[in-house]
Amino acid sequence: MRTELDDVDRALLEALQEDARLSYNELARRVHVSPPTVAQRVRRLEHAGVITGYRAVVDPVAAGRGVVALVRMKCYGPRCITVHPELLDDCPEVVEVVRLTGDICSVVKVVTTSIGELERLLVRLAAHGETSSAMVLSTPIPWRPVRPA
Amino acid sequence: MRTELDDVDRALLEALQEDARLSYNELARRVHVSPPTVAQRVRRLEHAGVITGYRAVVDPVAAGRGVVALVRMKCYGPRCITVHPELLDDCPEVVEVVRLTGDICSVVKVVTTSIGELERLLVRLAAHGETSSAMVLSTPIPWRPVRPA
DNA sequence: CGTGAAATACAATAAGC
DNA sequence: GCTTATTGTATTTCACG
Repeated sequence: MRTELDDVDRALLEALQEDARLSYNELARRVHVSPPTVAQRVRRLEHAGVITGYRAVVDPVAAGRGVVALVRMKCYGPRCITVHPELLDDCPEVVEVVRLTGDICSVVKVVTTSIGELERLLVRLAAHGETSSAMVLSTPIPWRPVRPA
Repeated sequence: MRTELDDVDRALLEALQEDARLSYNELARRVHVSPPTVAQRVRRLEHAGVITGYRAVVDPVAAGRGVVALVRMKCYGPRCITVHPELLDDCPEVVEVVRLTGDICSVVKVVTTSIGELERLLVRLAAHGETSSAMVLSTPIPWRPVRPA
């Protein structure tokens, strides 16, 4: 699904990664095309799978979940969470799982209210494999826009 | 900044994390309050720092950046990227840096067009500390909403 | 804090270049 | 493929409970 993207598409992607709630009118002003053209381009980007969604970013600390951690997993084959992510459906503290090459099969990002809750979660994760955890102190670069090649 | 959140706030946060472009009218229908009330609540959440932004999610593969990797860093003190993130300002392939407890000082997420580009980036990162990288194969759980405590 | 009614701004068509 | 024009909604402000 490698759609060719021109400068207008790139500008729209940059703007929407910066602020996903910009109106088509506002986007039109910024990229210097008409609003209907913006709407058409954005829908094309969504349909092509370049834009996969729009999300509000919530600060875990302000939301009362001040304990964020990354957990490296070495799963036991049949219970591997990368092949059965539904095993974590009842763990809302788990907010992201990425599967990796190498001896670490995945990294799990968790967001809990306390160290105690983190400990209980680690016990649950340990049922699927060896865990190694580190707490997140801060996020020096919380995000950067993905620029199309 | 630990604001008390009620059921309306929680419903709004959940909906906006699912789809950040929902209109106030649509949100009003879902949470059963009037549109002006929704607008007021959302602005309060933004001002309180609970909502820190709204971002379009771009699929790196569809954007021609098919090589995603996580790099674990053990930085040499004075060049540590967690205390000087501006050192990475000219590395647009770096899309996230989180600082951790433990012997790994940070994990860096990078998004490149090719293995060759990843290799060049790793050389640059190696100037700041020891690196250990793993490629991202897939994202079994790309995200989950952060639920207020 | 919440709603309801006003004016302004925006989104979605359709038609033409 | 982009634009202008039209229609219908959505958003915002303000007055009020």
